Amino acid sequence: MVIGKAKIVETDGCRVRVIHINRVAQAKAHAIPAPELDRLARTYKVLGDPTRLKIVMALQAGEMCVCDLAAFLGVSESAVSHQLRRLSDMALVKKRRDGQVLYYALDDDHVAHLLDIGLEHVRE
Amino acid sequence: MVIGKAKIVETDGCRVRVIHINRVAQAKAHAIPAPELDRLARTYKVLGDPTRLKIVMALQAGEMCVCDLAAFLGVSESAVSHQLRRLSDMALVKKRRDGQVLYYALDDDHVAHLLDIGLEHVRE
DNA sequence: ATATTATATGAATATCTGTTCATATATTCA
DNA sequence: TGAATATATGAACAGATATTCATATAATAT
Repeated sequence: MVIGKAKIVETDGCRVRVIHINRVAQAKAHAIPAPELDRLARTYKVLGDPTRLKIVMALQAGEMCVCDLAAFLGVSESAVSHQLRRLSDMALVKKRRDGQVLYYALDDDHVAHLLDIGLEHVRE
Repeated sequence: MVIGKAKIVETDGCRVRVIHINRVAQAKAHAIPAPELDRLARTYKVLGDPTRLKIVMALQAGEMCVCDLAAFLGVSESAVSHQLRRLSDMALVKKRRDGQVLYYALDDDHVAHLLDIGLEHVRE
């Protein structure tokens, strides 16, 4: 069944309009596994908040403790702690304890690299 | 005024707890301009949604039109169009018209690079 | 011109998210 | 042990967001 250039195909019991059916098949064949894509999306999302991004940008110059980050950002220490947890969940930062003080740092060089490439794109 | 190791300092009329005051000053001094940081955050945020991320990942293999993307993703063409606009706003994709059909592609090599580094981190 | 196709846009809504406030845990020191 | 400091966590609420539906615009063909 053809309407104009697009074909109507059956996918999972739903009729869908398609123009380049082989291109769609190729995209499906080469798609990365859903769990990996989801994790990648969550990683970018975590960097996609100004407060959290300010944190990791600041950590590029070296580790910082929670209250200093709060002072730097101008938000409550509780808010910083909540955000550090989200960064930590995605393995973007790691922590080191020294007595009562917890020092946070970028988890590895990938993170700094990711920030550099993003900044390059924004400055283009 | 000192409580334990932390100092209480006055910033913008608010009392704030600080441990390494010079590290905070350094972070403030080296912080990138707010508009740039905001744009960077919005860029990551746009990549931080599974639907949009699937779109740009698919576009790594070459341009696609709106209805094919909708077929690939299993969502409405309207939803795809809305998301393409957000990707376009952040200069992550560009479009090319051929008759009635609009073909979307990654805007430049930075974007593909950004995706590669992110994927590397996730796979670590 | 009119009908058809391809995509875009606006409104509406259900869901998600970041902050604050109050409270809990962990570490040090007296 | 008990008090003080540093950070974490849970609940709650205001603001953001992704999708759908209905409608609008743009391009082609008859």
